[in-house]
Formats: sequence, C-alpha cells, structure tokens
Amino acid sequence: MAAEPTADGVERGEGLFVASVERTMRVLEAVAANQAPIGLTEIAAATGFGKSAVQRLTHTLTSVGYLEKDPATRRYRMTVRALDLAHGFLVTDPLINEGLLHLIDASERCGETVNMGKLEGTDFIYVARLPAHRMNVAAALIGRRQPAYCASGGRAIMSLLPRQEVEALLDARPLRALTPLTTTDRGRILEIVEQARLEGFCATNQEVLLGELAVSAPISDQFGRPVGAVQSSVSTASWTLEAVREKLAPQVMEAARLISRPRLAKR
Amino acid sequence: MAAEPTADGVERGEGLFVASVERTMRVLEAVAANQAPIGLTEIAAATGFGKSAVQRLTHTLTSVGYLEKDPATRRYRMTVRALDLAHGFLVTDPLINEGLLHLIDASERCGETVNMGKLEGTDFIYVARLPAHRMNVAAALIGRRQPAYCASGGRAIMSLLPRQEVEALLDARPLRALTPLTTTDRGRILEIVEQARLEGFCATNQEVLLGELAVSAPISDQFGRPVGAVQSSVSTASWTLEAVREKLAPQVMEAARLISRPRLAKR
DNA sequence: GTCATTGTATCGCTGACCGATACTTGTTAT
DNA sequence: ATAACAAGTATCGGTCAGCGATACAATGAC
Repeated sequence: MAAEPTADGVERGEGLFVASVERTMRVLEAVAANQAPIGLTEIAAATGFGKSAVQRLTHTLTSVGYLEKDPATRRYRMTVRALDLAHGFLVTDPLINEGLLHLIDASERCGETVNMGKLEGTDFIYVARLPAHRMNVAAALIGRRQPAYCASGGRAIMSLLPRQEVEALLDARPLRALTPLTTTDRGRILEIVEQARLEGFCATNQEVLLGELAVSAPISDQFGRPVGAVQSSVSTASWTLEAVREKLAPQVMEAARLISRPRLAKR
Repeated sequence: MAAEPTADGVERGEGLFVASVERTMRVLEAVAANQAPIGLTEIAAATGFGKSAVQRLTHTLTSVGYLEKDPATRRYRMTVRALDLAHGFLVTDPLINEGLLHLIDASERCGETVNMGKLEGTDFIYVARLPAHRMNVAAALIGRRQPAYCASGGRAIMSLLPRQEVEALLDARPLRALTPLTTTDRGRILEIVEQARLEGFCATNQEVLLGELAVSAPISDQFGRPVGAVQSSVSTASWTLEAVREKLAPQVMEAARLISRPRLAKR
C-alpha cells in the first residue's frame, strides 16, 4: 500500500494525507478561480465532489470567515481574509523583500507600469504590480496568471532555464493562442527564448492581450537559476515594439540585474 | 442541540460544521501570521492542536502546494498559491473594481503613496497599494493589518459608522500604543473620529509607524455606509502634518468621493 | 399556474482520522 | 566526545466525524 502515485501528481495514501484538507483547498480554489460569485452546484461540478460535501465545506468555510454568501443569490465569494494568507507569502518571499525597492525605482524612472512575477507550474504569475496609467483593472491585480509560453515574463524566465526544462514546459500544456498575435509554434517559441537568452530580455507584441506590449528581464539567484522576472507593460496607443526594445528594455534589465543575486564564482 | 454558540464566535456543532476544515485554515493562518518560516512545534503551539494533527495537516498542505518546507530547516512557509486565493478576492470585490482606477489617478496627481483599505474585524487592512517613493517594503504590502483605532483609515471609516458601532470597536480590544505618539485615550479617539466626520478626512501623525504621516477619507455605498477608505502615507522627512492636511487631504477626499456610490435619496 | 433547478435538512454506517507513543535526527551544553 | 534535549518522523488500532443518499423547500423560468 505504498505511495500510489495518482494521475494528478498529488500523492495520496501515504498515511499522512488528510483528504478533507485537500477538499477544503479545492473548494477555495473553485471559488477563487471564478471571476464572479459561484453557486453550490457549480462548485460541486468544478471540484467533482458531491453536493453534500460541498455544502458542508462551504458552510464551514463561511463560518470561519473565508467565504461569504450573498443571502440574495446564495452564491459564494472569497473574503478579504484571503489577503491574510497572501500577506504571509509576500512577507516571507525573498524576491519581494529584495525586489520591491528596485521595482519602485524602475517605475519612477520609466514612468510606466512595472511588475514582478515568477513561474508557478506552467504559468507566469504576478507577485507585485505598480500600475502607472489608467489601465485594465482586472489585468492589474496581484495573483494574475498568464501561460508562461506566451507571456514575456514567462519567456524571460525560460531563457535562463536549461533547454530540457523549457521543452518540458512547452510540452506540459497545449499552446493555445490568446490573441490573433500569439505565437503558438513550438519551434518559434524556442527561437524567441533563445533570442531572449542572447539579448537579456524578451519583448512581446500583444500576445496575451490586444493593445498591450510587454518586455521582461529575468531575475536570477546566485547559481544563475531564474527566480522571477521584472516586466513592464505598456499600451500600443503610445508605444511601438521598437520603442519598447530601445527605451524600456534597458530599464527592465537594469532593475532585474539589481535584484538578482551576484553569481557565485565556480569552484 | 441547536447552535451552541462557542467562546470564539465560530458556530460549531450544527451538523454541517467540518472540524478538519477549520483546522486546515488555522494552520494556514498560523503559518501566514509568522513573519518568517515556522516549525511544526510552533504551529502546534500557535493553534493548540496536537503535534500529530499538525504533522498531518502540514504534510497535506505541502503536498497540495500551499505550504513549502525548507528541507534544511524543516520550517514551513506559504507559497505563491496563496496569491491565487487573493486574486479571487480582488477580482470579485467591487471596491477594487471601481476604486483602483481612481486610486491610480490620485496617485499620479499627488505623486505620493496612495492606498485603499477596508475594515475587517477591528483592523484596517490594505487591499490596494500604490507605493510612490522608496519606502519600507514590509509596510507596503497588500494584506497588511493595522488596528482600526490608530490607523487613519480605520478612523476615517469609523467616522461614517453610528456612534454605537464605533464604541463597540473601541471596546473590542485593548487600546495599545504602537508608537510613543499613538493616541490610546478612548475619549480622545472618539473626538478625533467626530472631527473626521465633520472634516471628511482624518490625518494622523506617526501613530502607527514613526516617521509616517497618513491621511484618509472614507468610501461609502449608496446607503452612506462606509465600505473602505482611501489613504495616503508620506514621510515626515518631506512633509508636515499641516501640509498633509492642506495639500493631500483634498486629493484623498476627491478620490474617495469618486469611488463612493452616489447616495440614494431617502424615500 | 407547472416544472426544472438549486439550495437545505436529516440520518445511519463506516473507514478516515485521531491521539498516543515510539523512533530518528539534529542541536546544545558540558 | 558524549549526553541530554528538543524537534521532527513514523506507526497503529479504535471510534466517531463526516460521508453519500435522499427527501424536502425555495427559486425562478416559462
């Protein structure tokens, strides 16, 4: 009865695994993943749990303060308590601690939206955002995810990963186009990543969101491994890809360089 | 066997309450509340659960990806997954959706750190932050809590609450001084709140953090109930309390006014 | 109105989880 | 070095928390 590896990669069995904990988190995820309040049956469908189980879990999560039920619609949403957990992460994450100051500097220097993010699974996820001009609000939030293969931040990070890991990332999920301009050709993405490795940054043209240009540079630890990326996104209304490469890329690279740990000498 | 209310306000019993869910969240809270990675025994102490239970819970939370164990120190910390939950909250919260644009405007207009927060329990908690100059990083994070009675944001919100609720807030916890300048006199705080009600804003002088001046204005819904506050914090190195009241307060009030829902006519 | 759908309440059975405890590893003191 | 201690890990049998089924109630769609 040893460690039966299961389809989804989470190792159950093993004696110490508490199923209710997993169910709890899955329900929270289902609620959080929805852009709007979500009903009982929808949660059941999203998680695959029975209605009874979901009923108990949401009830409890509500009474401990993490979910909130709109009495009129009977739909659930996350509460501000989620920010307590997020705060716990932000406070202990070295990238935030060491990077935020430089990020603020960069933001003031270039006067545009500057962000920081890291790789989580196959996604690039924003961990710090300093929006400059009015912009799409939903797009400006911490915790937003973008597929690594098409986000400039994701590609920048990949540029410091060994080829093998990059390929694994690209194979891990279908390469779908988010906009008509998204590059979905595996070989072409590998070329872009390679170019990013040579240039030290990666600029993209509306591959995630129409009207948005983005440029990123990777942040590395003392071993040269990427731990995140500095990213800046601007509107096509006031920028061209060329201007981004010339004006913004150096700023982003400089910020990333300052945040990166100096590389240890090989011994 | 109806709804035995328990000491901490959380209603257990009641058939639908799942104890493991509560335990799960308590463990996450214990980890998140720590400013640094935390060990098994410390979690057990913080939560009051047995070591075995904590062992199982942390094990499971780790394997589903919300906690991370440093293999060297065997201590746990939150992972970036916490941001997924936070993102779920931010996306559905109307205050964020309607407020962030105005907040960005205000930030550009006054060139100083501008924040938004809401009341949660007896704390003022930041839900959006736009840091301007280099500043204390830990102080600049989303999810940071401050006691409502001494934070300018908390007082601004209280200024729109009925007297009775304000008093309840002040009685709910001991009024401790966070700095030598913190007002801890209950009567004096009530006066300050009253003054905020008359002026439409509340400015404080280093009552939470030495070197930090803050000014806030409340955001209200269509019934005139406060739902949050716009706040700006600046350094004593470049500002005086007077300058804050004259220059910054109007900006903050304007932003709060724009975010607030127009008050419905009484019928 | 009727019907379909979603949310709520109840209940008895059972295996997942609990707590105790023994073991291992790492750290501190002498 | 070695002991003494603390922190973390592994194991196990008994039992009651929580599971699923199902019946009931409330919405709202038509």
